[in-house]
Amino acid sequence: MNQPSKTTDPIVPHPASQAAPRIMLGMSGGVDSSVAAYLLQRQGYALQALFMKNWDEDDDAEFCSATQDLADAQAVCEHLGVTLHARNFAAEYWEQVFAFCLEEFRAGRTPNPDVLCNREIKFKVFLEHAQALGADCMATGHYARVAQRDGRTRLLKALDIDKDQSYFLYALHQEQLARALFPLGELTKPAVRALAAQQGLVTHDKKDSTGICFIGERKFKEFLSRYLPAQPGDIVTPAGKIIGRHDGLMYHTLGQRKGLNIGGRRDASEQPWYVAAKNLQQNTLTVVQGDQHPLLFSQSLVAQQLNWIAGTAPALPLHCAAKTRYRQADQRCSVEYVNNDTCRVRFEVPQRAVTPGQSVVFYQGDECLGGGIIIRGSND
RNA sequence: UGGGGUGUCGCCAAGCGGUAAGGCACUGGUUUUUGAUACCAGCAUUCCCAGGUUCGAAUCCUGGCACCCCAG
Repeated sequence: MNQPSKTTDPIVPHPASQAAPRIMLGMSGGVDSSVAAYLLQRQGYALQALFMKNWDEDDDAEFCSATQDLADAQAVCEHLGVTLHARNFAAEYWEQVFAFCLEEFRAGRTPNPDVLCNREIKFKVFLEHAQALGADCMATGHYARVAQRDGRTRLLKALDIDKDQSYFLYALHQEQLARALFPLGELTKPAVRALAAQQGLVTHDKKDSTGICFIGERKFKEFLSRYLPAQPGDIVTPAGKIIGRHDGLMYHTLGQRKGLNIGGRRDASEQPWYVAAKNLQQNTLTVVQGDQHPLLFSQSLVAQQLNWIAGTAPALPLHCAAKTRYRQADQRCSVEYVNNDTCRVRFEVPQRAVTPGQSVVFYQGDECLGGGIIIRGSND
């Protein structure tokens, strides 16, 4: 069962809520952080807010949306009587998040910028800055919950399982989570929107933003081509037959269908083609037909850069659940060590498109235990 | 330049005289704080070209053109 419940264990109230400390809320100009501001304000915290602009565009459309986001954040803060700060952490974002992602793409992997962004920017640079501004704790509009249990801060799934964003937060440490509040963790998205409308917040009907945090929705290929040189190569079948050309391995990810440009073939069925593998040495993309092709599935995976939110690793082997992608249903698995920073995860059911660079995140019931970066999927 | 075959959307492909299936690809949208997947929608007034027969032709006839195969 994936249903979170409020009654699994006695959950001690977050210490932050007892002392009414000074909170710095990260505001994006969206409806979620707007409602978070309202809720924190109503709860009597000494609240201030901080708007981050972490990407210096060269692109007019993006520039406008960032400007609009700041204006919306300002409007909400004025409405609520909250002081809003604004900072630009573009240099930090580039160094700590984007540069690493480019290296990953170059290496043929598929990084998750937002996992890194949370660890390095939102819950680090932002937190440090908030503290410098006098705050004791920080808050964000993430759909997730934190709870104290056995002297440790736990990360729990949001009650709205459909919006749960704990996947993106698995790389946080105790010190970071201990200072974090997630006011939306027990609300559903519709409830958040209703609150926003009821309170007359200008963002109440603003469309949810998607895309890379701080960068926004982009035409992926065009965007990436600005930072990495493209190296066209062949698209091949597992048997080695060349059936097309790609513009660069970095433009594709495992399990992907779109963008292959492979039309009907006399020698193949009518099923669509999906990326099954990348071969850096030969610069080829291996594709297979049908979304259930065996080569798209992995019985196990190897992950590194493990982070256990509790601060110490659990006793392994561990039987738990895991997600290999955001919004995937929890998958039963067992986790065992290969060495200190490397583990192997075996799934009960083979998983589709287990992709190097993406994160595998572990759960036990409501609790997010941590996770790591996928090195490779396999069928061992 | 003898024989046979084929020419229908970018690709594969149905259609066989009654007013252009389907799939892939592509494009747009929905879902989504990665990248994806998935879902929905759009996508040939026209069937290699030109004539002809017919109330009516992608479908029949004639003549071209192109490509493929087998013979040379």
